Amino acid sequence: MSDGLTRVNEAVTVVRGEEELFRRIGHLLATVTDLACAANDLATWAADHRSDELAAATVGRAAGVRIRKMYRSALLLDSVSAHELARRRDQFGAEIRITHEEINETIVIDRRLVILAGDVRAGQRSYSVITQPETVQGVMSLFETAWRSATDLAVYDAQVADIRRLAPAVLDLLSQGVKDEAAARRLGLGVRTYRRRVAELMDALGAGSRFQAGVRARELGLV
Amino acid sequence: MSDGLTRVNEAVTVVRGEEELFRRIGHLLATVTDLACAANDLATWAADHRSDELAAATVGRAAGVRIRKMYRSALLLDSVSAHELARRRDQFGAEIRITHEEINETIVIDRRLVILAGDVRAGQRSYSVITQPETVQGVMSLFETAWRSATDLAVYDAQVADIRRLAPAVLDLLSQGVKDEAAARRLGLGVRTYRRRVAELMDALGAGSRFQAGVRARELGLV
DNA sequence: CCGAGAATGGCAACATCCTGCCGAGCTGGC
DNA sequence: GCCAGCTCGGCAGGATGTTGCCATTCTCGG
Repeated sequence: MSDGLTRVNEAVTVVRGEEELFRRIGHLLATVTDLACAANDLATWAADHRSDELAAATVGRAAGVRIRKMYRSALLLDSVSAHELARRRDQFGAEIRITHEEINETIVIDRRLVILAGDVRAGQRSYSVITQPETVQGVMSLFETAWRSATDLAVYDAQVADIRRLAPAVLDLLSQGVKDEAAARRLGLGVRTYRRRVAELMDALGAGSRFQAGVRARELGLV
Repeated sequence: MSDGLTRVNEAVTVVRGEEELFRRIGHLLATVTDLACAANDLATWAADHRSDELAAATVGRAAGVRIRKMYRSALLLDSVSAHELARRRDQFGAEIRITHEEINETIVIDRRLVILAGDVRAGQRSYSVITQPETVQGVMSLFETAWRSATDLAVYDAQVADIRRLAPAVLDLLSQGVKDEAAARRLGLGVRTYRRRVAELMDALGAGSRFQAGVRARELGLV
């Protein structure tokens, strides 16, 4: 260190396939107290699924176990997936948040070990397992940033997903600042109907004014 | 790899102090074509400053050099820093975005090399230099997520920073869905004056409706 | 103290938005 | 066909928001 430099050997291990990954780090899941996880779909961390039994065991363990999972909003368009998410939340006490951005599959275990999913080659996905403290801290920080900008599942619930499916055009026009008259004309609707849509939207957003609705809509990534 | 495992040696190098870091990776800055950088203040990447001459050289190089820098919004409250940011943008053609979240100091060079800032010990900050491809890709993805949720400096300009300093109360009340009458009363203002504030705010946000203003305010992290 | 300029707030006219009411039209079951 | 249940959309009237106008008040330099 006298040259201001430290070489770190074997700080990164690349693992091929979930089977192997699970063999390597599966035992850690039994004692984890802080699990941060990001995924684009429910299938990615199959190892995580298999560890449901382990996770279930955590329910009986002392409180203070924190499980955070972050998924893409697209996942909620599938009602089966949405239901599964809610199940995990209720059963394991996991905090689940929804983000609108694509996000690299990532797991951070107890702020000490990072797993980053890589490309799929020869049918097997590769995983980088990182233990080097500074690197883990850095990745954790980036995860925290994404986490803070994501929305809690309880807020971003099926109702909101519905809104997005039903009224994207209304949201667009509102966010463009278009007046009701013009917006209705552009949608081929009566002004009354358009305003009904807006009222439904505001109701669903729990907003008492259009300004507030705008804030919430943006919060939820609807616009 | 027959055991599904690859050990990667010296994939992470920990460097102590900016001097040393700059000696190690400084030469890369001369030929970089894709620089992604996140920082909480202007002082963190002093090496980056010293490389201004190098960066200036990139101006003369073939186009296609992409420089992205991401800073915290708090930085803009200081007008000197805000001016410096604008200078960098104009001089180097850097894309500059503002985020409201704290963010770990990070540099990604040409999507091949990652530097994560660590803790300061004995007066020197430590840096993790990572070259392992899967890890770099993972960090890059997290950076991209944060980048997408950040706001361009051109939008988040001094005017908006002013608004935040001048009208936080108005923003609060608006975002709570409070009616003008009640809001004015609560602020001890006349309704006319309160509405003047709202109008100024909407004007500064370039919004044509309160809904749009709500969206923009949220976008800019003002509420 | 004086005066210029900015900030305030009441008033009014107007624009926009919100919503109850009701009739028109559409759809599916019988 | 006929009815029930639904959405659609015009209308009206009230609620809320927007803006110009102007008198009053405040602020600050002279």
